Amino acid sequence: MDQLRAIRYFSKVAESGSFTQAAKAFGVPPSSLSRRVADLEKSLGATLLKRTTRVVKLTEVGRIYYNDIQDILNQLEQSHETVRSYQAEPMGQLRISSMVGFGERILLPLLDEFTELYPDIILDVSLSDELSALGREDVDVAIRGGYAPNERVLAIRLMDNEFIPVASSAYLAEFGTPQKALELQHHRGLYFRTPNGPSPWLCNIADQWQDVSAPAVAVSNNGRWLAEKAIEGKGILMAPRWALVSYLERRELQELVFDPPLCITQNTDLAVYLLYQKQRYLVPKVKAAVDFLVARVRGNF
Amino acid sequence: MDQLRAIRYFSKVAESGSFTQAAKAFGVPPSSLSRRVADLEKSLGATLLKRTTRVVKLTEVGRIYYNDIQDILNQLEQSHETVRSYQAEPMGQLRISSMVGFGERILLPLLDEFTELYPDIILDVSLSDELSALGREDVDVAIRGGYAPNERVLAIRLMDNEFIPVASSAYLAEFGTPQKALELQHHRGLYFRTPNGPSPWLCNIADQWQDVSAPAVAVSNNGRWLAEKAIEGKGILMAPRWALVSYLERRELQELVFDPPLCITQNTDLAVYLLYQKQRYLVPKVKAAVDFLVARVRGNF
DNA sequence: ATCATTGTTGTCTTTAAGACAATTGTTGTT
DNA sequence: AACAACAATTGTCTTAAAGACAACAATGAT
Repeated sequence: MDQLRAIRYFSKVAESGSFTQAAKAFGVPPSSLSRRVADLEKSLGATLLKRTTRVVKLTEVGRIYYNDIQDILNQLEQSHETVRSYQAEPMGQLRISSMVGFGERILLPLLDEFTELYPDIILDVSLSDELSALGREDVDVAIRGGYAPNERVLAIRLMDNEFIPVASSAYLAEFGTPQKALELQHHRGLYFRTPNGPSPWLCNIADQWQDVSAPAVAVSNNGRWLAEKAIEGKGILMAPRWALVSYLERRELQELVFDPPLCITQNTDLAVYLLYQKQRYLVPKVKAAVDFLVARVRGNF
Repeated sequence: MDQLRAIRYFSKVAESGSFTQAAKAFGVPPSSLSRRVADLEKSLGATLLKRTTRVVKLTEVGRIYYNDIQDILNQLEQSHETVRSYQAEPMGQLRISSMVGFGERILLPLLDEFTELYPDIILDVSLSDELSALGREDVDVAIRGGYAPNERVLAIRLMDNEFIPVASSAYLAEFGTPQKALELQHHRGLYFRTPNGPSPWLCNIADQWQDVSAPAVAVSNNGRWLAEKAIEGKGILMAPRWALVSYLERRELQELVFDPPLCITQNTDLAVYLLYQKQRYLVPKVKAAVDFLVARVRGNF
C-alpha cells in the first residue's frame, strides 16, 4: 500500500467532506479514494471517517490523526523543496510579512535593491500587525516585535524597538513639559494599538510597575496618523524610536525624558525580530532574503 | 512511486552505508533499493548518495534530507501508534526514565501499585541523571530536574526540588554551626555532581550572587553515599529536601538555616518535572502513567 | 414516496514494484 | 599490473497494487 498516497487522499476527503470532490482534485475516480482510505483505516485498525452517503465527517481519532498528518505532510513538503532548490539560484515566489510601520518606513525601501540583486525572486509582501502563522506554509520570512513562537522557528534580532514618548513644542507650550511620570495623568495620550490592545505607558517607580497612562484622546494602529496628531499638538505619543526619527530630526516632535524611563511592557529588551523556519534557511530564496535583510537593517539602523 | 517506501529505503541505505545490507533488512533484493532510491533522487532532482561500488555515503544535500526525514518518519510512526492504540486498554512496553535519587526513593516504590493497576503494561525503568533524548523514540515518560527541551515536549511540575544544606550534629560539634554564608569557606563540603558538573553553593548577598562553596572533601553523583558521609560528620551536604527528609526525621542530619538562603542555581524555582511528548498523551499506556504519577506524587509529597 | 446524489463493490486494465540473472565498475591482493 | 571479489546497476520477467468504469446500495432533500 502506498501509505503516503492514502494519507493524502484521506486528508483531502477530510477537508472537503466528500469523496467525490476529493477525487476530482486528484483526477482519479472516487472508488480509488474509497479503497485507499479503507486500506489506511484497516492498517491503522481504526475508523477515521464516519460516512453516510450524504455527509462524510471525521471521527474523534480521525480528527486527531488529521491534525498530526497536516504537520507531517507540511514538513515533508518543505524538506523536499529544500532539496529540490538546493544549490539553485535564488528564485521563485518569496512571501514576506512585516509589521506595518516597519514595513512602510524600512522594509519596502530596501526591497527595491533586493529586487535588483535577485531579479528571479518574485516578492509577495504583506504588511500587518497581526502575527501570521509562520510555519503554516503561508510566509517565508516575517518581521515582528515579538519572539519566536516555537522551536522550529528561528528569530534574529534586527534592531532595537525602544518606545519613546514624544510631543510637539506646541503641545508642551500649552500643557507644560512633564518632568515626572506621575504628572502624566494630567496630560493627553495618543495610543498605539497593538494586536494585544492599546499599549499603556508603564513606569518602574521604586521597584513597582505602575500604569501612568494619560487619558486617551486617540487610539489607532496607524502610526503615521498618530504622529500627525502629535505634531498638531493633540497629545503625547509613545512609539518606536525608529518610527519617529524623521520627525525628531525635523524638530516637529521632541523626545520627553523621564527618570525612570517610560516603557510599554515590563520586558525591557524590546526588539524587532526577523523570523523564519530553521529548516527553510537552506532554500536559496529564503537564505538570500534573510542574509540581505540582516545585513542591510543591522548596517543602517 | 511509493514515496514513503523510497524514503525508508534511502534512510536505511544511508544508515548502513550499503545497498546490500539495507536490502537484507527489508527482505528484498538490492536492485529494488537501487531503483527506488534512484526514483527518489530523480523526483527530487538531486543526488542524495555518492556511490562507489565499495562505499556509499551521503552527499551534502543527502545529509540534510536524511536528518529531516528521520524526524518526519518518527512523527508519522508515533501518530500511527496513537491511532492504533486509541481507546484500547493500557498495555505494552512503557519506558520510564528518571533521575537516580528520585527514582530510588519515590518512583520505584510507587510502581508496584502501578503494576497492579495495569497488569498489561510491561515497565522498562532506567535510572540516570543524564538527560536522555526524549522524542528520539527511546523513552515514553521522563522525570528530570530541568525543563522541557522543546515545544513538542510537555512538562508537568511534580514537586519542589529545593536544595537545603544539612550536617550531622557530630560535624557541627566539631566545626561549629555556621551562621552566615560567608563563614562556609572555613567548613567542608560534600558535593552532588549533576550532569553539568558539581553543584556549587550560591548565595545572593546584597543583590550579588556569590559562590560560597566550602573546600570539597568528596564529590559524587550518588546521593546516598554523600548522605552517609554527612552522617559520619565528614562535611556539609546540599541536596534536595525530599532526598533528606528521612535523615532529618531520624535526626541523623539537621538542616542549616541561612539568611539569605543557600541555593545551587540562580534560578529560585527549582522543581522536579515529568516530561512526555504531547502527541503521545493519547496513547493509553502513556496517559495512564502520566495521570498516575501526577496524582500519586502530587498527593504524597 | 420519490429521486438525485454519493459512497461502495465487482471486474478488468494499467502501472509500478519485486525477483533473478547478467553486467559493470571498484577495491584490495598477489 | 593483473585478477579476484564484491557491490551496485541494468535487463527482463513476474507479481502485486492502484486506476477505470459500470453496477449497486444507501441516504437525505423535495
